[in-house]
Amino acid sequence: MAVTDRRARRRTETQEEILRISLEVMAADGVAALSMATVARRLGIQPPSLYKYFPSRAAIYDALFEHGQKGYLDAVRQAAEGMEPGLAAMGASLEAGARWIMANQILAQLLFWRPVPGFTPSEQAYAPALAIRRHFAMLVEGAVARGELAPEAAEEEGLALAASLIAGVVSQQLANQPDASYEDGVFMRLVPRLPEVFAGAYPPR
Amino acid sequence: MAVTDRRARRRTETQEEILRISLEVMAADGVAALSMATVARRLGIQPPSLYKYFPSRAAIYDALFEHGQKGYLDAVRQAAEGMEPGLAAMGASLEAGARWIMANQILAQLLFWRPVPGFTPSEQAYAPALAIRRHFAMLVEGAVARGELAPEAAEEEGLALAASLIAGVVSQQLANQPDASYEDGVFMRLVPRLPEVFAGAYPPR
DNA sequence: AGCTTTAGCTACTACCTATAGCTTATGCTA
DNA sequence: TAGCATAAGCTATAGGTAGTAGCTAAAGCT
Repeated sequence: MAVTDRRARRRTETQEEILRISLEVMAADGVAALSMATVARRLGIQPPSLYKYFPSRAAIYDALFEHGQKGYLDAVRQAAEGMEPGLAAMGASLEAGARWIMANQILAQLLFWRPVPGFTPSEQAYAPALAIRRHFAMLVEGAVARGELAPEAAEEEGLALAASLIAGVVSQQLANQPDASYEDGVFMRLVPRLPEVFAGAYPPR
Repeated sequence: MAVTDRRARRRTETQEEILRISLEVMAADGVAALSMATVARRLGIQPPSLYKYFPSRAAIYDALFEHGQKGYLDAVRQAAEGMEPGLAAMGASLEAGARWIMANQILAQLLFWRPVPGFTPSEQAYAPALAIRRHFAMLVEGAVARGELAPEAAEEEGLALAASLIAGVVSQQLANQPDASYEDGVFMRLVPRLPEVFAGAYPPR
């Protein structure tokens, strides 16, 4: 309603720039070491002025968390687009997700670990995580329907195993060889094998 | 040499108490939120006096890291003691390790993730991690020798998969349901299945 | 009893997050 | 075009952090 259309747009731009700078600072100093003062200096303003855009340090983490969840969700969805739900689509999603993680390690740490004391994501920021869960559940159900997996694979334990498989290689990669790319990460090489490992745990009858 | 035997003993006791209090503080406020001032207050001394016992905050993390690695190593070794190296011994070690992790979650976060910006374990503190790796490699080799696994399981990729399997369930458990015990952790229920999942990935010919 | 070493202290530096309250600039609206 | 609401910046300040410097007092070996 044109209350202050131009101003609102500039404000949004500034907020986005703050998030971009925050990622740089976290990449340099560690995820939990994000400093409002450093971000403000890089932006060219005084530290207290940053609070005009984000009410607290946790609010920046929350915005980044949501941003990350959406990016990861997009990556895994896009990879399975147009494919029949099944093991092949699951493999494509897993690989795309792993590639996204290696390209967005800082965000991935925020999503997969809990590195920041005192920060827990808001419900809104966490929402895409549920969609990610549903996405993989759908793919596993497809694989069951195609006879590629036993029906138990789509139950709670099976989905927990699927989530653990990818979380495992990602955790090992980020903790032990964080600077590698997807191509040369020792643990990333396991990603293409995960669908068959999962199928080995729930072979169809 | 009795240079100052009694004093040395008291000093060691104080250092141990500092580590104990540090674990309490980390449990309450988060692994990365360890505060020298808080530890000092709980010990009943002024913050600068803490530096007589540990030269820095990172030194406390390092001592805890080494302590944790040794505890975990002990747990997995003891579980396999007296058993023939093989899948069964691997299962026993994995379960004992998982139980230790759920009983020592703060230390586990320090070992399995990298939650503290600016802290990387010293070589000495990291040494038991190599022994843990060798322990599991030995068990996998035993399983290969007994014909329970294909020879490839004992190569780099196989060992990376084994490490990822346990890291995965642990990461998921600690991130999503940290307050559960070993018995009622949703992801911990997967631990007894891990040896067969691993065997499914490297079936003997 | 004397002397060395340790364990504590206070004072301080240089950071940090966050709040309060003021001033200036922006840009919509009458 | 003039006025005015609001946004965006500022400084000052409170209360916290890690770590250093330098002093004093206690402990305990010889």
